[in-house]
Amino acid sequence: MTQSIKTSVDAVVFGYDPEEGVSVLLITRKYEPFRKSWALPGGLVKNDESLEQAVNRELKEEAGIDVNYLEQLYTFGKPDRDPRNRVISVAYYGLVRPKDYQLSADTDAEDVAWFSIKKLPKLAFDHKHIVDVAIKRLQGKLAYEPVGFELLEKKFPFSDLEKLYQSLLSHELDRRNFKKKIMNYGFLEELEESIQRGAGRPARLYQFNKKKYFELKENGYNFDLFI
Amino acid sequence: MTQSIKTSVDAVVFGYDPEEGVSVLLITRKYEPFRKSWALPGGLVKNDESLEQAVNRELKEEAGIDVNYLEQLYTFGKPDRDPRNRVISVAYYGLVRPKDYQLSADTDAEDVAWFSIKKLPKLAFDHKHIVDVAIKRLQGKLAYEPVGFELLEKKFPFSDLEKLYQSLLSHELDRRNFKKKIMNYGFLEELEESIQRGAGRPARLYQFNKKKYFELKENGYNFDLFI
DNA sequence: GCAAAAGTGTTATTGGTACACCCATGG
DNA sequence: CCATGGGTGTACCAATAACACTTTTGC
Repeated sequence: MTQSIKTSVDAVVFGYDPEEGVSVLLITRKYEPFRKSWALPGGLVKNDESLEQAVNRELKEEAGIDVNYLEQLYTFGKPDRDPRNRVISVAYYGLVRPKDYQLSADTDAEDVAWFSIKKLPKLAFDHKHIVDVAIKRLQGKLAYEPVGFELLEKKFPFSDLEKLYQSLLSHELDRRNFKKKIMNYGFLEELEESIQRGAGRPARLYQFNKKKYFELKENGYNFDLFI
Repeated sequence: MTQSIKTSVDAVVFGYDPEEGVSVLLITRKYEPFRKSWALPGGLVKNDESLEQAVNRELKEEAGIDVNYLEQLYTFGKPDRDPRNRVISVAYYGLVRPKDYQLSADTDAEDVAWFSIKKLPKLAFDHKHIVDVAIKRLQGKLAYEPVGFELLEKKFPFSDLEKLYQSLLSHELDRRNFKKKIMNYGFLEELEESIQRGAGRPARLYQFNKKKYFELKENGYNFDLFI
């Protein structure tokens, strides 16, 4: 018998908000199986598009969102992961900044929403497992590459970065030591501006210097933030 | 038009020999396209088998080999990577010990051989690229997990481990410091036996204590051999 | 006895960790 | 004036890096 395996892509898109912590973008399914269940955005790959194109297309169609970082996560291929057909899914994970985090309303009829990774609903297929793998990967990635900057506003107070690391790595970290370490790398610039949010002293804004970061990286620098 | 994408697996199997360095297992293709060209072992996934089963089956059929470590590498899905059909390939990389490294002769008619990663022949499809990705991954993996032991004999002289790291990370390392670091982790046991190979003083044999390793790992130990 | 590989300790420097008080603002 | 979050420096300890000579064997 000839091969009858379908290929799909699924995307685990992470957003971050200092109040809410890390969230994942979910949609409700329009069709059986798992109709009306929450699921990862994704769908079948078209014959002439690349996997990345497929992910970006689905994200646009289903959630009206553009990610600014996208990386392949893992390919899930157990024969029974879809109850109807054999479908292997190439999963990606993406990161979006807070401003894209506000979903544009004009997407399809289906529901789209952010869910904190601490309070996920029941998910279709093996999507819970895929999300778990993505979270682990993001944690690992964060520990040796400053991808966190893709989740923050272009200009942000230092405490946002700190909170991001704390919420994702889920353990305390020393404010002074953390700042010392990050600033020592030299890819983070302190700006003249400040902002104030709620109570307390206004906070200086910082921005990530990508150019400097890539220079350091070229020179074989290791960013091991094994915090 | 309905989807007509095929799913295959390809395997980058690494072997190691202290004399030869790190090698990759290649086969010659029986059919067009790229007939008689060197290529990675692999082939189409069957409808009812998992991706891992497919890799292991192909390795058995095409090269008569069993790997003792297998991990998914990346999924390659560019529309034009196969000149005839659209085929996405889920690539795996595997490690074998020297004794499996000797290929059993009774495989199919096609050629099977090891090639040093320093002297690879021209490869079919995008297999050169896949091998490059696998090498990078192995280097990275080696730096934070002792997978190297899967490449060495059960009992081995310390210098084999040292040579493995040197050849793969391609820079000098201090014998004393390296040994100090590895032995400090506590998952490597010194045996009473020695062997002698060629000239020079006989070398003590060592063996990897997997149980101890997993204990340490459970306790959140980090093996960062950023050498 | 010489060539070849194995084995072994000490010191200096660096980076990591622990730790507590003052500052600027809004209400 | 007080509550809230922002900002900062030092001292100790642990890990890393640099470094060269001796031992055991085969030939």
